[in-house]
Order: sequence, then structure tokens, then C-alpha cells
Amino acid sequence: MTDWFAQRVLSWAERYGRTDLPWQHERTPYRVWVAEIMLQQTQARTVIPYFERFTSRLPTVTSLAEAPLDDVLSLWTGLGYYRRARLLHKAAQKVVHEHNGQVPNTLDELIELPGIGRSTAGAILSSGFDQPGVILDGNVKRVLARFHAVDGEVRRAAVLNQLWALAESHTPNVRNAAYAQAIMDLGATCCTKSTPNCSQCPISSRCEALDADKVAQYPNPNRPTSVRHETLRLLLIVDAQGRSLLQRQSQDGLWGGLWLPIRNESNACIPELLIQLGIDTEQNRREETLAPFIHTLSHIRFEVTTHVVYLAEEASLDSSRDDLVWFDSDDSPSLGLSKLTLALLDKVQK
DNA sequence: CATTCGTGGCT
DNA sequence: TAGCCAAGAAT
Repeated sequence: MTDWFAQRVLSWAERYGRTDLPWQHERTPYRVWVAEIMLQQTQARTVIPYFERFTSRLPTVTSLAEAPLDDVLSLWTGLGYYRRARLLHKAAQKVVHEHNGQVPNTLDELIELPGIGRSTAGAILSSGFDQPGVILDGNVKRVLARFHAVDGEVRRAAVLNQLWALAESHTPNVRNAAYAQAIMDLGATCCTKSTPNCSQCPISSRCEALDADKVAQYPNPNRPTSVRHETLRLLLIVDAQGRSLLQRQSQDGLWGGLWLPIRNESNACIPELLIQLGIDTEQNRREETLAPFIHTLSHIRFEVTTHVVYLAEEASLDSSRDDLVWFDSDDSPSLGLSKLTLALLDKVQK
């Protein structure tokens, strides 16, 4: 290992690197895998409590593979990007069936697993197996874009290819796990997006961006994606016992596989919806419309209008539909819920 | 190649 | 405070 860059970053990490992250201890390929999936587009501080709870409940690949999907999504509730949970679950079953329950340790095999792309595969190889593996996440992209003054929107393929080549050129084939952690720590704690600490940076003496006094300009920002505006009409039905009717979303799309109040896309009237759900429309009920509010996602602005129907009696539900469930927060069944659903249920509780 | 996925923390 | 964007992958 002769790369000056890697030497400096490794030495820096020996003093200033993070050592208290839960996936750095009891390090196994499975725990590293789970952590890397949770860490996709999600900051470490947010991931920590989810990782602890997830690996405590599902400590092995086999336990994850055998768990109901609802349990996995329940452990993911609030973390976002729920497709990651579905793909992780599917990948665990694939590992059990095709790899004898052992997390594979080659780049090709890892990328074949759902939810694992090039960077995550590199992270699992290096951090999980201490084998050579190249990472190009947001941290590494920022460090490299600054160090080499890489121009152009980072999301463009030409720029990405350039960054991958640079990442590969700097990645040593020894101390693989240490370097993987070191380069990410540098980006996360020193070469930060805003107000980077160049004075304590181990590679600042050869940083092209710093040399040109243009650190803040790298990486060049992507053109902002346009925000979509949508309305979300929800029907929240509460029965006499205080249970709320939830419906499972399709596996694809927003909140896939999660349980939400009834979505009323077509703006149908309440009696019509109740009939569709198989609920007796003759019984007494009280209705209320909650004040509309804005729910923002990364690129969608939902104006949420919630109509609440309180049933006075026991509701007869069409038992042939497995996409409906009466949810009792005291009973707390294992279901994946979005933050939006949690907020709405909280409003109805009082 | 551009868009679609959640949520929270930051400035 | 209203955006910006994090340990990205799938389509």
C-alpha cells in the first residue's frame, strides 16, 4: 500500500475515527449487511436505535428469512425507504436457499442480492469480511470531489464513473475494513458538507478544492428535482372498541407493504366506501373531518385531508379480504406503519 | 439517463 | 425558514 491518500486517511482515523458505532462491535457479515442497508441515504445517528432493535429481534440471517414480512416492516417503522426492508427480507431468504445461510463474500454474488448495489457490496466486502471492496457513498463522493476538484453534477454517469475510478485508485488492498471506516469517518466528521474542518484534515495539503479556495463548491450540486403536489384523501374508521381500520398498501410504490387508513383517491362518498369495505351502513356513526395539513416527502407535497368515522357498534368486516385489519395500539400487532399513519392514529386516540 | 422512493437534521 | 440532502438502489 503506497497510496499517500490512504496512508494519511488511515493514520487520521486511528486518532479521530469513530469507534462507538454499534455495527463496529460483534462484527459479522450479517450485522454489517443490515447496517449498510439501513445507512443508505440515512444518517448514522438516525440508524443506531433501529439497528439495535432490529438485530436484537432478528440476530441471524435465518431468523430474518423466517420472520413474517410484517415483522420486518414493523421494525423498520419510522426509518423510511421501506423498500429496503422488503428487499432485505427477500435477500435473506435468497441467502438461506442459495448460499446455505452464509452471506456471500464476492462482489458478483453480493450485487445479485436484492437491495445491494455496487457501493453497498463494497462496504460489506470491506467492513464485513475485511476483503478489498470499494465504497462510493455520499461521504466518499464529497471527499473525492473536493480532493480532485471533480466538476459536474455528481449524479451524471460520466462524473460517477470518474469518482468510481478515483475511489478504486485510492482503496488499498490491506487494512480493508479500517480504510472503509476511515474514509467514511473523514467525510462524516471532517470533510463535512457544510463548514468542513480543513485545518485538521489529513489530506488538505494536496486538496485541489482547498488549493483553489473552492471547497464549498464541491461536490457541484445537482439540479433540483421538481416537487410534485398531490392531495391525499384518507378515511379513518374507528370502531366502538377504539380500533382503527387499516389497509395494506401494494408492495410497489409509496409506503409499499405498509398499513395506512383507507385511501380515497376517487373522492367517493362515505356510505359508498363503507359498502365497499363490507361495513354495515345502517348502524349509527359519527363523522368528523380533521383539519387538512401538509405532509412533505423528499419530492412530494401531500395535502392530507382525513375524514374520521366513529362507528357506534361492532363492525362486520368482509373476512375474505386480507388487506384489511383492525389495529389496536394497545394490542400492538406487528405491522409496518408510516410516520403519517402514526400521527393520524395519535390524533384519533384522544 | 431521470425518477422514485421517507424521514429528520441542518443552515 | 424553506429548502437541501444524508453510509443508494431499482426501474
